[in-house]
Amino acid sequence: MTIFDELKARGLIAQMTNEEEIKDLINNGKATFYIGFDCTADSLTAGHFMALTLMKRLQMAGNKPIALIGGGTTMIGDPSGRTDMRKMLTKEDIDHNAACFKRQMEQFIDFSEGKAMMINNADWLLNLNYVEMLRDVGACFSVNNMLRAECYKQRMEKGLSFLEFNYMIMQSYDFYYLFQKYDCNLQFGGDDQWSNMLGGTELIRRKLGKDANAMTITLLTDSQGKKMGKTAGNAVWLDPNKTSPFDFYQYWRNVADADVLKCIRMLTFLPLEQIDEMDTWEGSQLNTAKEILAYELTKLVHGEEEAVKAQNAAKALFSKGGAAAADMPTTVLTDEDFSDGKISVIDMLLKAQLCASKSEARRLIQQGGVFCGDEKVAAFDAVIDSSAFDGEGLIVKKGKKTYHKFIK
RNA sequence: GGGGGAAUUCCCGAGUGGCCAAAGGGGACAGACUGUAAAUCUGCUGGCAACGCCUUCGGUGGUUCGAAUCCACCUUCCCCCA
Repeated sequence: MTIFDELKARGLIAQMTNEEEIKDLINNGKATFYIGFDCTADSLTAGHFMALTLMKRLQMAGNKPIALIGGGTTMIGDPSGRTDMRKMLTKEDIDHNAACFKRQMEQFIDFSEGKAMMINNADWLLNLNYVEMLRDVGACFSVNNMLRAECYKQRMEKGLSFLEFNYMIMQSYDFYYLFQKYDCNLQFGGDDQWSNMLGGTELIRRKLGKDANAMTITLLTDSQGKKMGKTAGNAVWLDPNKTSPFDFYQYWRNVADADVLKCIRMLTFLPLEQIDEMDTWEGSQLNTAKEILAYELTKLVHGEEEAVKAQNAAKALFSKGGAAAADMPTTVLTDEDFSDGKISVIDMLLKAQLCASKSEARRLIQQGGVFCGDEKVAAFDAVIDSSAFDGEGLIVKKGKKTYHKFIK
């Protein structure tokens, strides 16, 4: 099976400029392709993860990836599909974020011996001369066309600043630059990037009279059409300090029935035959599929050891007992946390950041959502004796799925 | 540059002097039911030393016994004209 057919079978391909050319390039290892990552936070997220796996897949097929860090474009802020303007980040923040991205990507993509490259568009974008730029590149863009672009649609109702309007031009310039300097002939990106990417191929054709190609990846959405990779508005991070391997595992373990197979297909490296077999599974059998999904992804991101730990912890907790659960988020209590050798349950919840305020903690307890060990906490002002934390410590359950261990 | 309008709690959105910690909806969270799923029903959703107290309706001042509501100035955004 060719790499192109595999991508297609996994449901990863959304849109393409020229199918035949792209097929030829990637199937024969002739592609030097790039994917851009804007550094708006200090860690990559589950959303970026699919782009990373795509890079890896193509690299394994002999193509050369360029990971483009958006040190320059992040200064502008991509308005695609957004209803409001992004917060403007300082140069220092962006540099810091770019460094974090770099570390995470290196774990995933093989950058040795020129097999892949990582470059930062700050290197060329920040030094552009405004007037030269306008004459050189600006003349190639039709404002009329740009305004029609899908990615600006939402913003045409709410308002779009000139700063953000230029994002497409910057991204197009990147492709133009990489095409000339590194023979980069293909750009990949999320489906929301389609118009920005076309801007690049168009610019290359106008300036150089040559064809470059672009292809977008299907956005990972759940059965309700919402973007996946977020919990309660917070991203699922790849940085273990921001989202622990256990939580990362649990995120995927908890996807809806309707979404499991899609996720396995798009995100894991399991062979397609094996996935096709799972496709016939139904009902509670899908729980096994979810375990596989969660395990595979945790392994990819955090390594096999962490994946095993997360899986064992989850199994121990959810299949009764819970005593064997060694590995879960843990809070260490010190003498200062106790008064007269006791600590209130509310303070524990707060200390472990399971609740944002005492009121919230109190509500939670009153609604019967907190367990200490195997016992439901009956009164909101319950206190626990420090001796309860001796030995293995005390496991607190918040709601059905959040477990937290306290030790002394 | 001229004219008109808007800013409310996580989001949308009511409220136009005391009855407002602020309707309604969404989301989130918790409970029941389940398979760590979905759907459904219920509760809950500013904080705290909690039948009470404190802080919130873009910002700063002011009027008033009393302001989310009235006035002045400022900031940001939208619409129309140029």
